[in-house]
Amino acid sequence: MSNHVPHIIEVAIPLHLDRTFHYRVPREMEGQALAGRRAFVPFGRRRLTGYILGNVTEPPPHELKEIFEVLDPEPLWTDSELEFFRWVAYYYLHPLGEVLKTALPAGINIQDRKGSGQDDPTVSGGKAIKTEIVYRAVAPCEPAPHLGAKAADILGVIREAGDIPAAELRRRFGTCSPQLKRLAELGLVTGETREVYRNPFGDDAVKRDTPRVLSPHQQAALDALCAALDRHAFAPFLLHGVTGSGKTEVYLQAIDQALGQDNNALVLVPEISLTPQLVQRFRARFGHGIAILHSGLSDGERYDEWRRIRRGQARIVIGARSAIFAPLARIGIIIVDEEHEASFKQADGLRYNARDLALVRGRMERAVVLLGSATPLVTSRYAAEHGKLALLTLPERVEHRPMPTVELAPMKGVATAISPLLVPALEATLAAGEQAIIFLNRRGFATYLVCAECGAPLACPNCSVSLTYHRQRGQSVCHYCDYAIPAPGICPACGCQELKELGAGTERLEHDLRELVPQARILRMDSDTTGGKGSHGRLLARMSDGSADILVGTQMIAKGHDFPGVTLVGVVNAEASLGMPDFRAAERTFQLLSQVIGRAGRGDAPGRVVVQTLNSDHYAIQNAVRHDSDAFYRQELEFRREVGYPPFSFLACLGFSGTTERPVEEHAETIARLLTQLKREKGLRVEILGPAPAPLYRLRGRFRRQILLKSPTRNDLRRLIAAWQQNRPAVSTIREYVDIDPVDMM
DNA sequence: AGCACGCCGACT
DNA sequence: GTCGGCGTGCTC
Repeated sequence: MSNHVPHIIEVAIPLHLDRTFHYRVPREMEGQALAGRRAFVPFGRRRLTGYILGNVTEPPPHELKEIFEVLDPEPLWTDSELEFFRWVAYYYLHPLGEVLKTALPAGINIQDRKGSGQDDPTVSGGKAIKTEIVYRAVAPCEPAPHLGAKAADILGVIREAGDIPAAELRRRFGTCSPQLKRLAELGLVTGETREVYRNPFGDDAVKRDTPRVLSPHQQAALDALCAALDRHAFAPFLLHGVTGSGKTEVYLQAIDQALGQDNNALVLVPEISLTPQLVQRFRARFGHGIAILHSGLSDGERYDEWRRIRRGQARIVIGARSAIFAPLARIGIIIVDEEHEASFKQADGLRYNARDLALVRGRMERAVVLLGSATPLVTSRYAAEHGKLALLTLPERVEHRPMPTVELAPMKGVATAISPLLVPALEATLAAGEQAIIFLNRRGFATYLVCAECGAPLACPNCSVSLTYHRQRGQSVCHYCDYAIPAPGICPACGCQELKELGAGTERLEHDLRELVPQARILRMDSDTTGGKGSHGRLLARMSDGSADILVGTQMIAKGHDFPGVTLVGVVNAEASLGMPDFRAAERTFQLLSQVIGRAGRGDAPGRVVVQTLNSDHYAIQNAVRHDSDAFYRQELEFRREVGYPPFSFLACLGFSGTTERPVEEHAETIARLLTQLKREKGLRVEILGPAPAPLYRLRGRFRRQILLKSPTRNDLRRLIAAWQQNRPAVSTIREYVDIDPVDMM
């Protein structure tokens, strides 16, 4: 017997450990324990699912454990996908195992076995893959002996259909398993089990549409994209098109070109469950072969879509940020719609930005990357000016529809939530049989309740915020941790029974509007009224079919919907987002206002917008009102230059939290000193700001501090953080996180 | 992240 | 004398 060389594999573990681990492979699993599959492994005293990265030729100098089982028959990722995942792990300073776990669909882990409770690793979940039985006729069409009438009918149907699922036969014939059993025994039909994909579309058919004639600007943009597609090299573009300028049509025709080259297309949208109209347009143009990935899918549905993509059965993938990890091969074009949207940034765990990763994956895949927006990021426009992105512009609305007229309604000294300027405008709109949207990015009835006696606001005991009063629910609610108490409540400070309501939310607006315009049919849409699955669509449908006159809502009504009947838009408290703890507060305010303003007059009637604000002089509001994104860009860029924020620097935010305040504070101070020391030793150009209490200095019962790092180069920033992580003192009572390129620092 | 081990206070 | 608090250290 020759010396048997033990088979050793490298495994990434989905834990906050930046190392990988090695295992021996039992002989009987040698053929299966290959790169790209998951393995069930012993880990400490636990058993968990790891990801096999590959073989190891040099055996490590310590004892190795054996894996229990290989969980997948086929690889879950390709070499080029792994290269992308490694890049993500490196850039965001996050363990590869965690990146893989984030990148793979949650449904795949239904058969995970974790913890020490389950000792039998051979028990398979079997829940993730759905199957059906399909019947098929096998014998030639000759007269069959001794069949009952029902069996004969069933046979006829099967022969006619070729193959047919059992569920379909059951729908047409009722109970039919005795007949099917007999037909199978006679050798006339066979039943086989086949995997089915749950269909998140439902079965509704879609009207086909055809490419539309492009405006000269659209055509020029498309020509540039097609030329880049022909080159089959990485080519990043910024498509800056005003609201209603027909960006989607450009996307569709560029995708068509990519498909014609036998390549596939990846489309990222901010939150697809909020943009059914966009998905419908894709389906109408391309029919089947579209996979959808978004947060509204169940784990099983998500896994099914993922498998369809992996097997090459979808040529277009449309999805929210996690779709950047879709297992799509031969990507010809990646489109990021509404590229300025903050929701492309994941706010916890692996804090990746799908908009940025689109450029990274596009470079690796030699694809065209198209970032589209009516209000591009300041950093994107800057990149375009400096030749990093090729700029395409659509400066006009389609069919030469004019931009809406916008008036400012200053609210200084105005006591009501709705400006007296807005009421006659609403009445005129209703009288003309048209519709209105009232936008306020704040839900609830009153922002907070204040004690009439001692002036203390009603605050959350777990978070450093005031409670929002919800009148319909009869509760005061914390919007950060869902703490709720019955309202109105008494003052916790002095016991006084009288609490004053301050600051209006959408619920209050709806209430006031019912009094101000009693003839109107009013609809409110915010996360309080769109709880159930499908309620979102039902509310929108009532607006589309004209059975509502006024839609009141938060930012969820600002995006992605075309309401041709809407001619009036009211914006309440336009300056609200200026006060956010975010260096992009002005940019976000400008973007949000521009989006809302763009909702008016997308049909034939011209639009009118009334913007209520206490801060009508601010450049974000002024320029949004004037539809002047160039002026906004110049002023905002000047501001960023003065304070040294992106694009003039790169940022990272280090966060620390714990249940008692003092240790968190001390820990953050220690880390800041350590960082300062490391920075000197290595001569890195990084500015270390803080530690400071986080804007939400208490959240869900945890005290929070943060350190902001600023640097002229990405590399110095990540070298400093990596150096810290290498000599990181282990303190398990305090949680730490690293946020590279933070977009908000709450 | 778990889940150990380990070394100090209040209990039968 | 032990039960158990949570500090800190390891997991192929």
